[in-house]
Amino acid sequence: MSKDTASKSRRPKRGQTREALMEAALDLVIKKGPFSSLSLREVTKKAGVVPTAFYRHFPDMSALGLTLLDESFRSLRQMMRQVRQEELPTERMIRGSMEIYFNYVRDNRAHFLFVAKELYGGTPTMRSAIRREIRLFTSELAMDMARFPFLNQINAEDLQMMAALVVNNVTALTQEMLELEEEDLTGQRDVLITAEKQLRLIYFGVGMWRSNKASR
Amino acid sequence: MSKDTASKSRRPKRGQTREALMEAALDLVIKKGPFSSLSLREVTKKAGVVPTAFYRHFPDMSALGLTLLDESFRSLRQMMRQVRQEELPTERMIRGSMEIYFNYVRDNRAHFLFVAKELYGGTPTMRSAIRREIRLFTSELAMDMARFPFLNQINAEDLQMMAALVVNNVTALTQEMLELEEEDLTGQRDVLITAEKQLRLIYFGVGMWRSNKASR
DNA sequence: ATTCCCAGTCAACACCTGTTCACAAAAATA
DNA sequence: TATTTTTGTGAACAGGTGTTGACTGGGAAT
Repeated sequence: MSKDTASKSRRPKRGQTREALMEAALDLVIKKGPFSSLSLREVTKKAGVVPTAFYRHFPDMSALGLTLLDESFRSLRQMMRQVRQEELPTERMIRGSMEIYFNYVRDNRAHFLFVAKELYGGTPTMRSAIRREIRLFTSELAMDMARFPFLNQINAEDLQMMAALVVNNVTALTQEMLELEEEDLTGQRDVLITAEKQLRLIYFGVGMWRSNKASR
Repeated sequence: MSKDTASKSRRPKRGQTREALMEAALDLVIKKGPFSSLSLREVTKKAGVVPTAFYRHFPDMSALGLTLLDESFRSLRQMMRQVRQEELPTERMIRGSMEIYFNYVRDNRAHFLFVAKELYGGTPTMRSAIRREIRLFTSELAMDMARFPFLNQINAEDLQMMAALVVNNVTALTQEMLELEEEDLTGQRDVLITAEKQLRLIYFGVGMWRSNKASR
C-alpha cells in the first residue's frame, strides 16, 4: 500500500498529506460507519501521520467533511451534465441514463456511501448542503422536462413534483444499490431493471396526468 | 448531614428506569444526532441514573438500539393495519391514507427520526433490520394491490416493483417531513399535497402499464 | 422474621478523544 | 547561499469513554 517509506523521519509529502487524509476518511467511512463517528486521531493514523499534522490542512473534522462533500458533488454534477446532453429518443433515454448513472455509482462507491450516510445522519450543516444539492438536481430535471413538447402544458409546480418523484426514487434505488456487495452483479442488474421499469411507469403516469389536466 | 441516606439516593423506580433510559436515548437522538453517536454515559445522565445502572437493563448500547427499533416498528405496524382496513373508494383512499400516515408521523416524531437516522447510518444489524421491515411493508402493499380487480392482470414481480415505487416515495417524503420544524404547518401541508399528487400520478401510470402490457 | 435478589450507588481502571505548544526538517523564496 | 514559510513531529494536557468490582437499600418470597 504505502510506497517508499525508507526514511521515517521526514518525507517530502508535498501537499499529499491532505489527500491522504481525505482518502483515509473515505476508506474509514466504508468500513467503519458514518463520517460523524470517525475520530480525528483514527483518520490521521490511517493516513500515516501524527494527529497534530491534521491541523496543517483542516481546522477541524467538520471542515474535512465539507471538503469531501464538495468533492463528491463536483464530479457528480459533471456526470449529470454528461447524462443530460446525451440526446436520445425517449424510450432509450430512460435506459441509457440509468445505465450511465448506476455505472457511475459503482465506480464511485466510496463517495456515494459517504453522502448516503450523511444525508440523514450528518450534522445539520451537512444535511442541508446535501439537500440543497438534491433540490438543484430536481430543478434541473424539471427544466429539462419543460423543454419536452410532450410536457409543455404542465405548470411549473407539477413539473417540480414529477421531477421530485423521479429523483426520490433514483435516490432510494441508489441506496439499495450501495447495500449490495460489489460482486453481486445480478443484484445490481435487478436494481437497474427495476429502476427502468419504475421510471417508465412514471413516464406513463405523466402522460395520463397531462391529458387529465388538459381535459378539465 | 454528612450523607443523606434516604432523600434521593434510593428510589423504588420499579422498572421505570428502563423506560427512562429508552426515553432519554430518544430525546438525545432528536437534539444530538444519530443513535450511534450517543454514549452510554450521556444516556444514563439524561435518565438520571449512574452509568453502571445501565447494565441492569441492557447488556450494551446496541441492545438498547434494537429495543428502540422494535418499539418503533411495533406501533407502526399497528397503524399500518389501521390504514389498510379503511375501505374507501380509490380516489379518497390515497388522500385518506396519506393523511392518517403523516399524522402518525407527526405524533411519533422521535421514533421516526430515530429510524431515519439509522436507516443508512446505523450498524449493519440495525440497517438490515429496518430494511427487512420496509420490505415487509412493500410486500403487504403489493398483496393489497393484487386484490384490486383493476390490477389483477399484472404479474407479481411488477406488482412488487410498483409497491416499491410507492414505499420509496413515501419514505423520502417522510424524511422531508421530518426536516421541517414542528410549527411549520404550511410546509407540512405542502408535503402532504405533494404526496397525494405523486401517488395519483403513480396510480395513473399503473393504469397505463396494465393496458400497455395487456396489448402485447 | 429471615432470607434472597433485584436495582441502584461509588470508586477505579485503562483507554481514547481533541487540542496546545515548542521544535525541527524540508521546501520555497530571496 | 541565506532566509522565511510551510509542514510534520513528540510530549503533554484535561476530559470523556466503556466496563469491572465490591457494596447496599428495599421489596418480595420464604
